[in-house]
Amino acid sequence: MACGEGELSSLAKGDVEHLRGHLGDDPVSLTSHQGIEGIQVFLHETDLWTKFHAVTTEMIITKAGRRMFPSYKVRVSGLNPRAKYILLMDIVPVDTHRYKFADNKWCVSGKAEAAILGRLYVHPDSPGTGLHWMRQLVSFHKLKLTNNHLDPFGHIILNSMHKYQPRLHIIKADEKSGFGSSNTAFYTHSFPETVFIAVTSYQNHAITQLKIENNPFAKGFRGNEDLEMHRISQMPRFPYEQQHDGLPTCVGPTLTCERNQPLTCERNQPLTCERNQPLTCERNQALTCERHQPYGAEPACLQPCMFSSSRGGSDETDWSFYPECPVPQQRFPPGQQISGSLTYRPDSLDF
DNA sequence: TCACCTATCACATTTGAAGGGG
DNA sequence: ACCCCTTCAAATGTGATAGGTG
Repeated sequence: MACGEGELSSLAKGDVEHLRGHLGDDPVSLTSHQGIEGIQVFLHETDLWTKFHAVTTEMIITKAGRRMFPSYKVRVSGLNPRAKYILLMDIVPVDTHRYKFADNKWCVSGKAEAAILGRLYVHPDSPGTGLHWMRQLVSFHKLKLTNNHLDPFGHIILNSMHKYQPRLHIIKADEKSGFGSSNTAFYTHSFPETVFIAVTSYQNHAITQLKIENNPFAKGFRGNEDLEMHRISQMPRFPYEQQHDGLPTCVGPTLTCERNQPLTCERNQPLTCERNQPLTCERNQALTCERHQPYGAEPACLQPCMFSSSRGGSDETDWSFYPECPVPQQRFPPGQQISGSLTYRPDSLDF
């Protein structure tokens, strides 16, 4: 058992272990308490959490430890201003399933790996007076998540592709109440919108976009229209047939590509997309077309993308789309079946 | 052997804290 | 004490690639 970065010198290891056993692992109950009444806890940036929750929040876990985003911040009221409290967090499994991301949604893929003994992250200001906790936002932004089962830094250890519920605990740091004993006064609260799935790389592109849009550190990945137009204008254009014998140039044009969305086309049905409408493909989603299948689109491409037949690109069945393509419609080579995944060209634009 | 899925790493970019100078 | 500037560690998602599994 270990604490997080905020481990306290005044908080003995044995005390924390007592607490660990005391807090239990029930992620379902929103609130439970013992010996503490009237506390209220409000999640900061609820709107942001709700946005993530709507598309199933993912949190990156790395060997070195990764912070949560959105970060876990709360506002607390109802504490005794003079009494001292310890605020801490833990993260417990929501269920006993392992998950996978398929068909643009999360689904159960098997049984969960054995749960790791939960670690606690004690807020660095602990123990603090009720007044201290109530007069400002309590932020757990320094909490880090890791998948390293031998992590020596005290980060919270999670399993990838498993679902978790963060929990906040408020513990009265009062010697008289027998801190760390079964009499310890505590209050526990879980916010359902903070449930997340731990991943080593993002699965759902919607989550990636939300992280980029809202996390200041990911600002470098935000799209910039002026920059995009400049880059498009600077992009080399080479006719498709010059690289692929007998094949017409390209199609088109207004394709904006986004991952993780299904892309299908029926026999003899043109695949079209409207101006500025994203044409989306799921990773490894098969795209099959019958012989002489027309593949049409409106002019004026905003995002170049590449269709590749295998991971990491292919030189055989790449179908690339460039802006200002002169040919309005693409016909696949006779008898050829195209399947694979849509990926970004290395020089494509971030969006 | 192969396809698929997941993990890891280096990279470019950005933030923000720390420290020095005026 | 204050402000401004510079430096640098930390944080971020990307994309290529490695590794595991069936």
